[in-house]
Amino acid sequence: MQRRIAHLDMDAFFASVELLRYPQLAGQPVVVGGRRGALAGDSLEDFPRLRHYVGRGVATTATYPARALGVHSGMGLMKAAALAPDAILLPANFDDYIRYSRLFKAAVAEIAPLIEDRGIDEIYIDLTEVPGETVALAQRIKDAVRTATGLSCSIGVTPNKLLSKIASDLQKPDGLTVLDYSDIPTRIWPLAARKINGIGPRAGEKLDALGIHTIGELAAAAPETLIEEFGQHFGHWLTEVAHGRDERPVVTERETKSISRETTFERDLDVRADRDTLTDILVQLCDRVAGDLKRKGYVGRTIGLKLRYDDFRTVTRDITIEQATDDAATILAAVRSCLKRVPLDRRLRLLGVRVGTLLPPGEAAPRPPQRGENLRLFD
DNA sequence: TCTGGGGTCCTAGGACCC
DNA sequence: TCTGGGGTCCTAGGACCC
Repeated sequence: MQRRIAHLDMDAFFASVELLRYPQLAGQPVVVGGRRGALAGDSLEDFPRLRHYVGRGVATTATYPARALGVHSGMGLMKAAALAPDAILLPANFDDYIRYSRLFKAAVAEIAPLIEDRGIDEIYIDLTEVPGETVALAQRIKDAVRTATGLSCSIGVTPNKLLSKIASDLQKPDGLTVLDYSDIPTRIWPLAARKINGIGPRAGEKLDALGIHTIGELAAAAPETLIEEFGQHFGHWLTEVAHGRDERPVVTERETKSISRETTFERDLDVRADRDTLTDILVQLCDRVAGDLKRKGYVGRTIGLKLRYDDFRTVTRDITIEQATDDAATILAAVRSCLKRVPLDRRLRLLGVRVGTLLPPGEAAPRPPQRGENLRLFD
């Protein structure tokens, strides 16, 4: 039986939440991002402008008027300032976004309970067993989200997650797009291959180099060629998705695999001259990770260190310890041993600490058998 | 005007075991 | 002395996503 899967994406989520607070900014180019510090006044003239920004922040969200000027999420704010110097820059208020995120998800759950979380502003919804004609049902969900939050969203409904993700983007903002397999040649194949969730900058570039620009061209490409170029797994997947095939279920529960904290410095730090500062930062990161672990009720065995040099190269080291932990001092000791294995011959711009191989809350699972002490069944 | 922070998944080699 | 095949765990890096 054919499924009915929706993808719901909040429109310019962070910026839209800010507009609820500052309605006088409606219609203006607004960018959310940067570090704390940017304080908003109460008149339009008092809002900080992008041109005054100095630092290493990126745009987290841009309103549609800002996007029209070329500003996109992920773009460095200094670059964004060159494109839209008069755009208003607001700092992010994550507590607010989490509040609104819970509100919209709860509103959807009242109508359709099978929801897969895809981050703060996106969900998949399995509508297969929910009664009602598709367009009317999707409209009901949009209305419920607006009533609960005052915010608009875009929805795509198709037989699978892959197509729904693409469909929800087709008529943004405030979109509602319903597609079936028969729509693939006209609505999907003309789109850039990059529109497929899972084809990123690197794969997109490689496809371009092969003369494959659209999803239709990808569908027409010889499967053997794709496997040759991209490997068995990814190559085969490319052929499948180009034809709109995707059987992944909507997953309502998921176990956390790792918890991490990282920070990029205001300026690159020198390992010798700024040794004390770097030490403080690492201690703080361990404290914060330990706090996160305790708050969420996890302990972990794999402790990882991440650092990024001034030339943006990133290296990681990790170590797996005997006893899973959520203790800051234990994490710090493991991080210290990782630090000894990494070259420190350049200035640093980022440090990060990660804990993986997590044990779920309450599960005091025994550590797996160690080398040399495996259970012997046939000896 | 270079490029945040928090995640997931995949690959690949080596150690070690049966 | 030479010859395997298969499995898990650990580590490092990279692509990708929100």
